[in-house]
Amino acid sequence: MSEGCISMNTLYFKYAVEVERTRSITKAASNLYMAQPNLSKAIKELEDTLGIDIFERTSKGVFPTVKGREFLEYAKKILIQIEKMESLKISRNRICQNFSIAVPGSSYISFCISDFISELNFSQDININVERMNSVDIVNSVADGKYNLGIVHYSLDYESYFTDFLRDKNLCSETVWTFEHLLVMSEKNPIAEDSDISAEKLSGLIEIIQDDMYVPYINGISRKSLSSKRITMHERDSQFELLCRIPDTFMWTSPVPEDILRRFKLVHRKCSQLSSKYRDLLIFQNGYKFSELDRKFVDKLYSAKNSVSFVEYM
DNA sequence: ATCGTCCAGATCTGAAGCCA
DNA sequence: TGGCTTCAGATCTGGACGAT
Repeated sequence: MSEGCISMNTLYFKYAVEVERTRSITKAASNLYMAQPNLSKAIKELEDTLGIDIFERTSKGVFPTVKGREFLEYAKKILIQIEKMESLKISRNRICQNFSIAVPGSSYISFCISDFISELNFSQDININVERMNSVDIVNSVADGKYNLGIVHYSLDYESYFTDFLRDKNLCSETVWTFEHLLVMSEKNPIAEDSDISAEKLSGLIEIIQDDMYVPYINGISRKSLSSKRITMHERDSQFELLCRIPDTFMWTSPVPEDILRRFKLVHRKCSQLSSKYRDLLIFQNGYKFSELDRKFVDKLYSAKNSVSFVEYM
């Protein structure tokens, strides 16, 4: 450990990342199945090797220093690369279907993913990693190499922000489509008989808000709700269940596949007065080579999009 | 090439003490 | 009182080396 950076133990990176996550050496040690003094010593050794303080110790736990935060960012990237190298070892001599993507909570994307997975070859090894998160985290995760692909969903009001953000992170993007958000509600909703609903009619109903749809969180900006009755919910199926069971509810969303609308007895409606345009981008690292599985997924993504794109604005 | 032994270094645990 | 550090002693691990 005393030979400088070359002999740094990457296991210690894992320790440091866990300490940062738990904000406690005791908790981190417990999670890592090791003794607390040992972890404390390992962190100290790592700090000595680097010549920086990674954490500030307080009676309420440990907190990363400015330099420590910078180090932890690098450490996380290295751990991701190590994980990828290890997965190469696992799949050696065997065909393994590897695929990873970070996605927003759009139902047409969820639909596409389940369709894609259902067509995998189940006699071969499968290593699929799908995570739902907000668009800012999706960009960071793809830039860090945690996911090979990402789908970013944002309002066109933030177009320039995302263009700059992707350029800063050296990521490539491809527009999947540009569309207007629609209202989705129970077919029994009292206003469901109107094909183009007025803003005034919406104000008396209960709005279900899917928080991560309204990214970016930049400056805390999100779509302004007209309704004083709001329910914020993250879980997709629960949102549809609620829309189905309480006819006085509605939700803004990207177009929902017909199959799901039928299953939950829901309908789409427009609200020209309030609707705004959104864009979904497929993102990946500059120079990333698409695997056969990636291409298969992209085909599925476009056909899922085509099946719901009855209202499209390019 | 394989096996057994030795040994240094790494890692572990528990106890004691420090600090806010 | 809770959380972290330091210390001493025990245990584990892996490399070196000789015997077969």
